[in-house]
Amino acid sequence: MKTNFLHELTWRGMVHNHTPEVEKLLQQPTTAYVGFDPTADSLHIGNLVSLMLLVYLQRAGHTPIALIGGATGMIGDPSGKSKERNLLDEDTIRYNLERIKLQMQKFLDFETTENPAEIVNNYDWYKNFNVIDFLRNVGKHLTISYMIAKDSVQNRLETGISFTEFSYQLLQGYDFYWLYTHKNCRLQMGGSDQWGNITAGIELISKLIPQAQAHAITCPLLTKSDGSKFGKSEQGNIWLDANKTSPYKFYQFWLNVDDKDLPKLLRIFLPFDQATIKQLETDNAQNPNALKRILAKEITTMVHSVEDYQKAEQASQLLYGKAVLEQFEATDLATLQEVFEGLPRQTYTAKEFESIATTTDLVALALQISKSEANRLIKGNGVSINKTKLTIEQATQKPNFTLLKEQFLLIQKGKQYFLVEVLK
RNA sequence: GGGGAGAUACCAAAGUGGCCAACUGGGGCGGACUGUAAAUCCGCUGUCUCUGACUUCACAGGUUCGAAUCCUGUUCUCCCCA
Repeated sequence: MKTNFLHELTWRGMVHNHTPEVEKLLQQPTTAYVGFDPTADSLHIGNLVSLMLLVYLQRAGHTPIALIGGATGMIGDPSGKSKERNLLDEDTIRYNLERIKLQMQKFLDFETTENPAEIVNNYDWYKNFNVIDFLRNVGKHLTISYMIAKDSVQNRLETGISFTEFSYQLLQGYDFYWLYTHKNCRLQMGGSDQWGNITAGIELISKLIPQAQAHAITCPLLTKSDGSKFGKSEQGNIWLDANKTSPYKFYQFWLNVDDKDLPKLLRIFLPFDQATIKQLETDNAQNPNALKRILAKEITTMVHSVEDYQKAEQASQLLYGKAVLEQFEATDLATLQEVFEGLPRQTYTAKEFESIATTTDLVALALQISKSEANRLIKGNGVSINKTKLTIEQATQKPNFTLLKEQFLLIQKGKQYFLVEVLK
């Protein structure tokens, strides 16, 4: 099944801007790339949009290249950044890059013979590129006035931009040129903030290769309906790495998205066709939570695994469903362990547990907060233990609760869960 | 180089000798209502041995019964002139 890539991106709401002739280019199987910054050892939800661009590209019969900016990551892209950033050292970048590669392998098909995906690292072609050559062969072709006109640079002229970050567009431009000549890559995609960098590449290619046809597609930056950044909630980024964001938390994140963002998210992240998505929306028009569950299920399965999804779902059912204490008791220990897996946990020996003087102390310890804060929360009716609100009176006394399965206490702070485990 | 203004809690911003753990707004957290949503309303938002005590208003000293507020020095930031 080959789809019309540009058409598909359009109905998915993933086209912000593109070069005029790109549609013609895409009538033939084409190679395209998206760049990723190895600034962390995991991709996050923001990167997931770019990754989906490549997924849809490959499904449409084109060849995707994921470029990991081992070199450019050492420079720092000024786009969307209000101030100069710290440079990462080489070892960190190398490590991050390997981790990111592993994550990408879940999404793209590297085995197919027809249009296998590929991951490249621009450090490979920069490491032996000397300054003189770079300035003669690349820098010569773009003018300062052209470079200064870019929004990413304009926005920084007041607050300051180093020559290093200013040069970034040349590097990214050359990346495109390199891929164009070595991998026959004709198209670069990215977030709308990348437009300036991409066109710099197109400009460079057209200077170096007179008949060249290089193109760009950018996609809107993912934001919440209130305009704030998506996937960067309170506790920071939502990562794809299970060690940084547990599958349970990941799953919960999608269940908790704003209703208003649903149509947008379904279209970007669900790999179904247009009719199916519309059908889902009609079927669940009165029940946005069902839609969120589908969204959460699909993305969690895609990023983690079916098993992880099932555990997350099970945990959510138990923790947020109508579940009462009896249901926890009725669940077998192994399952319960899995349900509790993603929760912050404090473990004590029976002796240690005995020595905790008051329930307030216990709460402070379990939630890793100060005693004053624990006190405030309890006074504000904000803490439950084993699904029952903690009274102020109880809080001042020595903990006296029935342990679930004779070893767990489930403590709730609002909607968040914490676990205390007492070893026998 | 010369002149001026400022540094207050997560951020912004009041306070200019006792009524200040410090107005207010944002953010965050909790509660109510709901659908684990949004909107709305309410409460909390330094620490502790918690109806009280203790440590905070750039840093170090000083004046005073008493300082975020006055004085001295230090560091940093911003603005204007050259």
